[in-house]
Amino acid sequence: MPKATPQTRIQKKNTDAILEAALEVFSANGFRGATVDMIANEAGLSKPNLLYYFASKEAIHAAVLERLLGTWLDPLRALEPAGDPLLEIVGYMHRKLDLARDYPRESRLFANEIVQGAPRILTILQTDLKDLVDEKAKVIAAWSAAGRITPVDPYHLIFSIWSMTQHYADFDVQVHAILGGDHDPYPDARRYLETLFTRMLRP
Amino acid sequence: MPKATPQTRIQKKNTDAILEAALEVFSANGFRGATVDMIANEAGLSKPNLLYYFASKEAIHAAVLERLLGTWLDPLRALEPAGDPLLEIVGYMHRKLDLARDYPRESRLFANEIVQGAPRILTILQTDLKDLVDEKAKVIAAWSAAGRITPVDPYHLIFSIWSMTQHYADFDVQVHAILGGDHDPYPDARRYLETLFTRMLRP
DNA sequence: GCGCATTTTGACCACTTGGTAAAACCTACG
DNA sequence: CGTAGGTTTTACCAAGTGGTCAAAATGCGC
Repeated sequence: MPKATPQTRIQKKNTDAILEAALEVFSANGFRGATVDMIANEAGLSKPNLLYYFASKEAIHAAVLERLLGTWLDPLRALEPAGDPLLEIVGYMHRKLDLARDYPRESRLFANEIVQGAPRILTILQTDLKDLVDEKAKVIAAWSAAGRITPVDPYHLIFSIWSMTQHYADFDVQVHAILGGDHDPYPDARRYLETLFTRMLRP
Repeated sequence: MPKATPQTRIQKKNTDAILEAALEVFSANGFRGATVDMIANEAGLSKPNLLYYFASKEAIHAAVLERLLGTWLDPLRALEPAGDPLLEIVGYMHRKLDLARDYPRESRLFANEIVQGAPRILTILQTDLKDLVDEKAKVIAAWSAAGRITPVDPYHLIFSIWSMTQHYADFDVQVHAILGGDHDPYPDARRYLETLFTRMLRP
């Protein structure tokens, strides 16, 4: 396997192609449903060539997840205690909905992983994610207690933002099966969710 | 393969055991992640013996899905046009939340299938499910138009009920990673969702 | 307990899959 | 050039997988 830090042009190009291909294949098929051959093919490499860059299928998966985790948590990090409560929460919902629209594969990758018990990222959920959520839940609880929004359970508020926004990425085929294939659900979803959170939270 | 209709005692016992085992294994691993051996083992049979009752892995999967579909759609079917709008919608949410709590494996089975593009049930989504949703969306739209609830997009209202309730089954490990493993989230979830829908929909 | 249909098993097969070894091939740089 | 380091390919396992088959074992009505 090539050295980690000093990347040649070719290494950079190929690892990028592999990670992009792996995202495509893992998100569409899950970890077990994906094969190294599929990923290699999608990346335009032979299987042994791919395994020259990553030691194993597990290693590719781990690399893809690691690269994504930051992006995935950023919208929640940006929730500002100093801001206007309702605008902050609705803004967070908007950012998550945009993420679902613009990065559906990333959303499905996490969905696949978590639905099957998160065997490879459970630790991260219990540490990094939990810490972040605990911190922001305190902020929301303070807004509740101060009467600036309706009193609500902050954890379940966050769960509801996650579930409703990610639904449009993860269950995309079902949404399109019901609305019709050519219909873009996001504008309507945005309006609906704005109404929902505004009416629920306005004190 | 044994005859379809005239089931002997042994056939009944074994097919039941297989379907139960298949639900367990498919919901935890997805279609491709599950192996016929796993299912046979879980059912207490040998692999060839299992394949004496079902022609193939696909056939087992199809049988499990078919058996579940009815149960899964019943809560929406029970939405009564003649009832009180808010009570009907909150009632539907309750039934879905109970389903998530009492039948998490069934929920995860569908989640696995749909996240990966629903290759085996797309047709059903586009026909049976769509027809049912269209019908109930009309009911909700009529309530909206009559001013009996806040004007909302009925389709996205239904999506939000699905996503928030199923979240507690499908993303169970994540919920527990954040709330702590021994915490039962359902009572709080119920209260939160009641507040949410009541405040959003009350005219 | 007999005879027949049902059920179960053990051995097996073809194919896929993750991964390896070593040789062949580039390619930057002196 | 030429050669050293990086890259790619060819050929190949060993394990796992879905599925088959004929023979053995079991149930069951009489």
